[in-house]
Amino acid sequence: MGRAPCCDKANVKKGPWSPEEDSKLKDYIEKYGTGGNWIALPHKAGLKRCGKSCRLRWLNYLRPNIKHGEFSDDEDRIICSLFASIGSRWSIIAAQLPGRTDNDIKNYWNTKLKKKLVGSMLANININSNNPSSSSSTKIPPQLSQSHHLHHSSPSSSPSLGSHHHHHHHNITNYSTYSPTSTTTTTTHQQPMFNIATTATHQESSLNLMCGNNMPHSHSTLIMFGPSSCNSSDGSSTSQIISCGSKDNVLVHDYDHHHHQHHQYGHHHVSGGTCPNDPHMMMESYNNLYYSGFHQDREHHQRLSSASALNGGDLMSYGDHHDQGRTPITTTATPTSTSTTPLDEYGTIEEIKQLVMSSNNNNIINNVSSTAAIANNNLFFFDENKTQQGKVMYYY
DNA sequence: AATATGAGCAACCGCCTTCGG
DNA sequence: TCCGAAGGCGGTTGCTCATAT
Repeated sequence: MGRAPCCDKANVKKGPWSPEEDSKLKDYIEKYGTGGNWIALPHKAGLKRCGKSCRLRWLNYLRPNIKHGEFSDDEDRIICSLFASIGSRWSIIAAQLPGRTDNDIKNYWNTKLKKKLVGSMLANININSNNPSSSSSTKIPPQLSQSHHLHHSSPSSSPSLGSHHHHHHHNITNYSTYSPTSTTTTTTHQQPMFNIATTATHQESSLNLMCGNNMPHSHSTLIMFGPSSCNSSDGSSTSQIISCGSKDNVLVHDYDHHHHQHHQYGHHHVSGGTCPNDPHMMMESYNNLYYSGFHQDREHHQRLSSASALNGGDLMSYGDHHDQGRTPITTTATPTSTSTTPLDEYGTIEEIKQLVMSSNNNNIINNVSSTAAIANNNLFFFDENKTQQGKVMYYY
């Protein structure tokens, strides 16, 4: 036996709202308010609509001061930064953008912003691959050039790379046609310190993509594939990082938890010393350390951070830190970075974190399976518990 | 010109949380 | 404390218009 419907489905109108309906609803609410009861409202207002439908219509379109139209660059940045911090909590994100609704932001993200970022990212990959100072072996790894990898993801996976829209069939290479100058972030006033595209996390047949370029100490690109989180103690998942870029930042890494081995993928810059159990060895090889590892403890991360700091490098850490309920790990491994946490300039990042932490549902930061990433003192959290989706974002 | 495909977005669905009796 | 109703939210669907073939 299913849940009782919230209204008499047979006698309610569905589909687009007519101007007459809009005006009835608007007039009624302006006169009497909602009365705190949306279910009863349509009847009182003379509408043959479900209460939920009325609520949505009012909140998204009819209430005063709703802003429609183009999103500004500032709004883009806020959305991206918040998405990086808290994931797809559209209502919380919308609360930071006066006049914008969660639905609006969600649609904007899914249809435009996500692609814009990926396009920017891949354009940068192309630039790097055409840059003689970069590795000649830089290339789009096979995972990226095969669209079916995208579609094998779970249909419920939202922030994956291609649109998951049911009848869309994007190939990731489509995005490489974006011009970097058509994006909002990369060139003009401040060098982006770290670009990371969104990443989807699934336990199986997943695609993760992270991309960093224009690192502070070099010009490299980092791409990461594979299940980003091994949250099973049997370690059946593996992680992969495939990096393309200059020597200093290249790391190709695939950790096989079954055999406790690190497999390296065809990039000639990668030679020994990539085992995360030996961070000093890594840092001897790589000025900037990008690290993916699982089942690592806090001490391990601190050692990594120290090693990175000693070498003047940057630490990017990604993985299940396996340290339940602890405070986030921070790093000081960014002596040359002057960037701030993206939202600092708005003075809201701490507020957002507080907001998220204080909510009873899905405490991201202290969640047992939370995953953190650190880049130049920017700390990213991924809420894997709720949707099986990791969220990694860049924004400068 | 006709058809197929893509893009954008309003609206719906259903799950989860909150609230009040 | 329990339970059901209502609200809130994120994910998904389906319609419309634009663009490509």
